[in-house]
Amino acid sequence: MLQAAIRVLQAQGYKITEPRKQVLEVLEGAQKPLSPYDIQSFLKQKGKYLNHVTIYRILDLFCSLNLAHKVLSIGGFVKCSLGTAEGCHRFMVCHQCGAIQEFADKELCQGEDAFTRNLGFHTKYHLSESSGLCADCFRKQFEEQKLG
Amino acid sequence: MLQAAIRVLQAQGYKITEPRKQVLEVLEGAQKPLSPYDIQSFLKQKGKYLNHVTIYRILDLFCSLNLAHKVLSIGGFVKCSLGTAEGCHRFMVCHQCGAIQEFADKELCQGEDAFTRNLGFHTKYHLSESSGLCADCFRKQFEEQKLG
DNA sequence: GGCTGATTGCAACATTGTTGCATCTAGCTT
DNA sequence: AAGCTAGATGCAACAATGTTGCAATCAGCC
Repeated sequence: MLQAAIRVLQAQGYKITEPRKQVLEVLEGAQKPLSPYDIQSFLKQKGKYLNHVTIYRILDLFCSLNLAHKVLSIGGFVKCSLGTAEGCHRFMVCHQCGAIQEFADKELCQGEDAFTRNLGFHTKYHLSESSGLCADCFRKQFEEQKLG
Repeated sequence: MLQAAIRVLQAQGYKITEPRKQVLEVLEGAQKPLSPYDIQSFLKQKGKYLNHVTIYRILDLFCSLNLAHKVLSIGGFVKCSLGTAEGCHRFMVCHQCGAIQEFADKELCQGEDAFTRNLGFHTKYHLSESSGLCADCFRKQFEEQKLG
């Protein structure tokens, strides 16, 4: 996975630097979207230091290469898990634990395209964030209700 | 329209104050999403002053009552045009002129629900932002291409 | 090992959002 | 119509987030 991202960087002529590898690694290991400052404090705990400006620039780069996405409802970044779906970012966000999962579905895109086209709009990028409960949190809540 | 919003406020026991009426009016007249500070400078031009804290609080209230929505990809607020669609906010954003239009479609919601349910996720809120070109900007671009 | 352009760090700043508390006012009561 | 009071606003101070220009550094080339 990390290797794949590194290959993308190389292919586009970007240098493989320590800061870039570190940010990649952090995103890789994260279960939730991380803001630039989240990433900074995460690294600080491991005794590493990156200037926040650097992190912003690295994330900008990653997003432009589709190696990461910004989750708007949270303001954090996640590693892109679906290199395929260009111009279409769909996430499920658990509002309990913050867990996030990316998904893609052509039919949804087509549905949105069709609907907006009827209104004279020419859609280029899709963004959708479905928030609710992930499987784990739903089960927990369900069991609590049974008890209560 | 403005009257409708005022009635919602009254019905919930909130006071009808000058600042709240002013923010409502600004949102009403806007073609694009406005950030809290946008609203402040807009009012300043008309010789009126509101503290930015006040604007933040008013917008929070409006959002909680579904009188306004925050458009995440832009960070601005729009007046809610579809009082109906609770838990479902869909926008088309023109990345040329910034124009915005809200829409709703049950089928899209159902599609998203079905898809995420298959992944064990229980969706409660839908958010989608389709960005592209509005009818006007598309036409302009098309004509420019013909000339160039 | 040295060169060079890309990358990072730094400092300073701009913007955006938050909190606690004093003051004021909308809408009720009398 | 005047007074009362909870709710709303303003203010000040601060916290968090994001940006810019420039000097120092380093990855990947020779």
